[in-house]
Amino acid sequence: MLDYEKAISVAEQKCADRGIRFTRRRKQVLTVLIKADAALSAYEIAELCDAEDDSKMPAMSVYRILELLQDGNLIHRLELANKYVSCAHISCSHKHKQSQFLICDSCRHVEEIDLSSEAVDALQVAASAAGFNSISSQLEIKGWCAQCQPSSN
Amino acid sequence: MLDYEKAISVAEQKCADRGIRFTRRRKQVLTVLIKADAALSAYEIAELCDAEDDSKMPAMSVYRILELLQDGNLIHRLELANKYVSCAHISCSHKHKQSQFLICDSCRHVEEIDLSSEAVDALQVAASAAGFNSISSQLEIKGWCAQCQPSSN
DNA sequence: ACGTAAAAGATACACCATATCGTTTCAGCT
DNA sequence: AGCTGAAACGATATGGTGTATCTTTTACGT
Repeated sequence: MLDYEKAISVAEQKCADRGIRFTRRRKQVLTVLIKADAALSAYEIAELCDAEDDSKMPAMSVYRILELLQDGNLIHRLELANKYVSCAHISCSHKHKQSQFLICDSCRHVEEIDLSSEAVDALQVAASAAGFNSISSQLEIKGWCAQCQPSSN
Repeated sequence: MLDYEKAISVAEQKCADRGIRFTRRRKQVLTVLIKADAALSAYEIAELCDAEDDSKMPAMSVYRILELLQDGNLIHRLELANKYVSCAHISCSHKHKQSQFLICDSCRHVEEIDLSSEAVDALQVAASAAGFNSISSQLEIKGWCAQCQPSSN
């Protein structure tokens, strides 16, 4: 898990830079995502927020906040899993233009990885050959983590 | 688009081999998917079936039939798009253990491609390094086709 | 204190998908 | 030809994910 205090202060700074507030609700959502150290659905996030205190986090608010946090590159949305994860690089200086994820099809564990530029290039070459000028900067690959054996695909 | 007549006869044969029927409903769904030459949602398929004749194709039946066709390797389910496409290799002898797709994020056009084994290996190596023993035999990559320019990602 | 804009709340709804159970159809048998 | 059981289909309900829209609250500068 990444450094929580550092991540929150980075988030505060990023919001300040954007001229928006880092409100209690926004902090709640980001906190839940960081502390979970796993991919969560919007509704799971809402439930975990509710568990923190006795207020009621509406699912709508979660979606709005997730979008805002994503725009600030603080979190990522995994389209293959319909889940959200905190960015692995919030609290380090690492600037990644690309995001690549491995998603365990069994236990849903997620690893944010850095593909070699050779691998990315190979994908881009294949895409170009098939008439695709460019590929997304986010790549999601399903697989099976060390703890989980593949059953079928 | 692939050879429709050939594809249907292959489908008939495959169903016969599995000891199941190639019914009117099943033929309708496969026909729609082949003729559309594009990725369709289950509900879009139902609508297009309705447009063919004046019967009412229930969404439930579409899902059941899609699952059956997928088990027969006649179609693919695109998890990134929540859509379905006919397999590009129904009517040829090509046996592909793996499936790779490019999905245009703008117009939703889909290309089924064959990645070089080097590219696949590079992905597997990266996965292994991150603690993933194996990756899925189906890879889906979003991008932008020749007709569509990337706006954002 | 007050006005304004951002943020949050509330409700409704669209879309994708599955569960369950009742009904129809059809191949194979007598 | 009629019977029968399994396969196929139909119908309804429900769950998960996400968006649209409108109202209310909150925070901040003046």
